[in-house]
Amino acid sequence: MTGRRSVADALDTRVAILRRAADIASVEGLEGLTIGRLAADLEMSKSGVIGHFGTKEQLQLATLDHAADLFRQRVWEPVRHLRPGLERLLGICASWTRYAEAPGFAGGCFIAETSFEWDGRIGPVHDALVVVTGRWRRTLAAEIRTAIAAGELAADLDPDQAVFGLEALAAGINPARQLHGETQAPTWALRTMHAILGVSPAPAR
Amino acid sequence: MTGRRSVADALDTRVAILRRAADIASVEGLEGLTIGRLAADLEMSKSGVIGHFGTKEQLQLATLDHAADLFRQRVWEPVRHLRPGLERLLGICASWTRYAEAPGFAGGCFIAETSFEWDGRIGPVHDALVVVTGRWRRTLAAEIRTAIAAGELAADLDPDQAVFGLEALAAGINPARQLHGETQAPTWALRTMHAILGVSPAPAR
DNA sequence: CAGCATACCGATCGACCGTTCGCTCTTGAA
DNA sequence: TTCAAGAGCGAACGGTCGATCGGTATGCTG
Repeated sequence: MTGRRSVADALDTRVAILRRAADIASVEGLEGLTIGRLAADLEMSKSGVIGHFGTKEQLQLATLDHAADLFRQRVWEPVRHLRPGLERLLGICASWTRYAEAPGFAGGCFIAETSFEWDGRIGPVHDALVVVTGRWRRTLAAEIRTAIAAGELAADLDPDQAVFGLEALAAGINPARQLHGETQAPTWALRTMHAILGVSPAPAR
Repeated sequence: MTGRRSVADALDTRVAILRRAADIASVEGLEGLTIGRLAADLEMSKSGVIGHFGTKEQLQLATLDHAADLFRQRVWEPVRHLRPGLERLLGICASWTRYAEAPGFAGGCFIAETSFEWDGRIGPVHDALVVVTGRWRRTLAAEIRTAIAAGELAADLDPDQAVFGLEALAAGINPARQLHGETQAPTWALRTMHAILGVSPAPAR
């Protein structure tokens, strides 16, 4: 029997906890996430779990950061090398809707779920969520402005309005899929994203 | 001191409970809603509150129904008398975004919040949510099909895709307002709704 | 006036919550 | 070889959860 783990394994344990935490929280919510439930799923004791974070609130914050990293890896990293402007923007839309179709969490995109769960509350988790989603919004807006400056998008396109639309469509995939079984939702979202940006429904590149 | 209430007042009490429950749940979530917290807010005992419903789950279901009624009153009732088709559809978009701007709940639109909270779970509340939102989706789709049949909308417009887009945009107003303070979100949503439907950004009627 | 239905209260239950504590065991450096 | 650091366990804590109970006040009906 293994029994104890080495110090080097501790990092793996921490990641394993966060992965499972994000998985549970995508279904039960970040507040509905329970240390006891988490420990039982991981076949650990409650104190062994919370010992890595100290407090449930810090566990929540770490889980949010972990999920944000996964989002970045799945959505941003694949298109990072593309040319800034329309090309990379369309790449984002594609990888984003592809991610929303299979986010790797049991209950759909963690970020979207948490945004709706915590938008009306106050405290550190709310604030951290503002930082995470705000950074993504600025990335999108910058990409749109670059495309406009390059003449790839209409000059009268409002970047902030477009960002709002893209984010709403991506998030809307979650309830469409899990509430109504709309398997076409990612496709619909991608098409509507293109419509918002004013590009042809079947982009050449 | 009043002390006890009459039987006739009991209905008012029930409505008062549901109103406050929806208000709390729009912030804390329908699962985060607590009988003790609800009773304290209403200056009642826990048993006095739950006595009207029997079970927390039935309280949740009743709260959902109550919120659905409010949604219908605020969004559907004002445009009910309009001519079926594009005219009423545009009326829905207007009243819908207006409702999302000031939904009357502390934490934003109850239906949208609950949709994201319960889309990954199973059980009676999930099922009831499917019924409520499914009914609204069918109403929207029917209106769109009427408009298409009347030649008021493009024949190649996909009604289901359009419904998905409208719902996503309306729901997206919540986190945009409460997370990022985007007071223009309702306006952006309405404009994008018009774009999805392919009508002019500033509708005449 | 008698009798019943019921709205509501206060107390209480077992279960579970997050958190803390002392302890064992392993590892790696001195 | 010794020993500090830390991962993880098991037990316990005070608190709160949803639920249940008997009791009381009230209004309606006969």
